[in-house]
Amino acid sequence: MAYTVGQVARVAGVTVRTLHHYDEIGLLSPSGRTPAGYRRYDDADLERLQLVLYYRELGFPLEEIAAIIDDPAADPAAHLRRQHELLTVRIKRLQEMVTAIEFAMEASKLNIPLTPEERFEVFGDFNPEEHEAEAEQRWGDTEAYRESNRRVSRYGKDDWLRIKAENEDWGRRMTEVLASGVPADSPEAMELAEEHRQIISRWFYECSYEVHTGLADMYMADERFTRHYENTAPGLAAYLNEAIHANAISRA
Amino acid sequence: MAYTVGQVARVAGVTVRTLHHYDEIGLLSPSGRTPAGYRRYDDADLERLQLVLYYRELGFPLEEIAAIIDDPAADPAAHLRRQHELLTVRIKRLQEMVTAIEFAMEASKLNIPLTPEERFEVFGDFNPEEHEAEAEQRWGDTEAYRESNRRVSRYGKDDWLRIKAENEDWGRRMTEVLASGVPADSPEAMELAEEHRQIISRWFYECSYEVHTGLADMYMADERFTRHYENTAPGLAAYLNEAIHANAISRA
DNA sequence: CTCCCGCCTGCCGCTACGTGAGGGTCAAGG
DNA sequence: CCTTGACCCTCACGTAGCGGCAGGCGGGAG
Repeated sequence: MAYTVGQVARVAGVTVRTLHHYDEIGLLSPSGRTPAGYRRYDDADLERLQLVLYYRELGFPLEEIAAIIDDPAADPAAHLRRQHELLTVRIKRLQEMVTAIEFAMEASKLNIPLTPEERFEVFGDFNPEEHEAEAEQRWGDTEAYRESNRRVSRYGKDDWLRIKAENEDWGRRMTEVLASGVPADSPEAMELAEEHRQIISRWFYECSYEVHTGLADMYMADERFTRHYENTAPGLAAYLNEAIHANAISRA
Repeated sequence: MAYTVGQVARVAGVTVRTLHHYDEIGLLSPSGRTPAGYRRYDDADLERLQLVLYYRELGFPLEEIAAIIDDPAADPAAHLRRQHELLTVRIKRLQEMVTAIEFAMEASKLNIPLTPEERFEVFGDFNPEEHEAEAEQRWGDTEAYRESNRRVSRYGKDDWLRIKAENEDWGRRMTEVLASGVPADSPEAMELAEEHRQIISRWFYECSYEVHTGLADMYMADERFTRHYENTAPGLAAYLNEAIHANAISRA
């Protein structure tokens, strides 16, 4: 069976121009032409077109689609698995955006101004392995993170206000201690480091000393967090980092 | 607080060029410039950028985004609500695509070739609620499906050949039993039904008797599966369905 | 034979940036 | 004080994936 461009376009739900384009770039050339130069598509062409559109829908660039389809050493099941993976990744991403939006909605209800980091967390550097490593380091293990999300999702307005108040109070006292000039491994600083750990444990997830030091290192390594603390008080990031380490060692 | 282009770009996960572009087209112009002509973004600009990026992620053209954001009759909370809605809709759509792919995977396990129409289903216009109900009925429980995919993703060529062989062997014996004229609730038929359940459990996902009967009903309800079994032997679909039910009841 | 619809091949336009080129700026270090 | 390197600026052209139009041929129904 042979079809003209228009017929193919109609059944496939694309425009004639699109088919011309696919012919131009060699992605889908009709198997023949009539004497007058009309394109003639046969069933095999249609099948190929289906594959093309399928992958296109999944967001593959046309060039890549050609590579995938023309790869002789690829079974269809592998393709399907790939699609499935791709889609679930996308869904995960969107769901992350949803939680971010929900967070923003909650914050806007409370008139809590969001920091830039919070605002763009979901867009921010999405280098997969780096992100993964960062998350690894940040949460130590993903169970803690899930735990955190479980708890957080149940917090209401009052809870958030209390968390905010506690955190600000702690920040104020930490800044004072820093300004007072006592070393980071002094009892005062270490006590505040311990308090920091307990705030996290109380509100978010079980924060062991090990996880806590990991967190502290992350504060230093990640520019976004460093800036946050540096904006509060110059030198605070390093000071807090040292205090947390000192505290963890002394309690071990 | 003021930020330079580079800082904004980093935290938002976009390139400097993108911010330049948004400035050019007036979608997001920084609130000020330094004497040297450097762009200076403040917190309000960041907030706007956040909105822009969310709508962009949702696939809106930039021009439209500008119109949406600049709509005076929409407060920030309204934007968040709207984005939340749009996101959930998109997630639903993607999940439908996942279901379609899972269907394709299921079909390929049985060596059922997909018709063109079925392949177009993914992006074609299909009735959403009907589809939802179908998916519910089809897979019953999504955890089973995730489990299946986890396992399947690790299978190599040899595994697939074994699965295929086992499946064909089972099909042959099932056909023989059907041809022999014994009723569907006979021990022989029920034994083969049980074997079918165990093949699924072994290779794909834990298939309880309940899930198994659900699957059997799906084989009957879905014309594509019915056709597959009917092509193997007339009456096989209904026979298998009955045998599976009988087996489930007798083992309960 | 004519009419109109469908096909053809250019070719320019559009979006949302990428990617330099060519050149100022700013803070730190020698 | 001057250099260095990381930023910043403004053109300006390039790219993907088509949309859309012009100008011209083909083909089957009346």
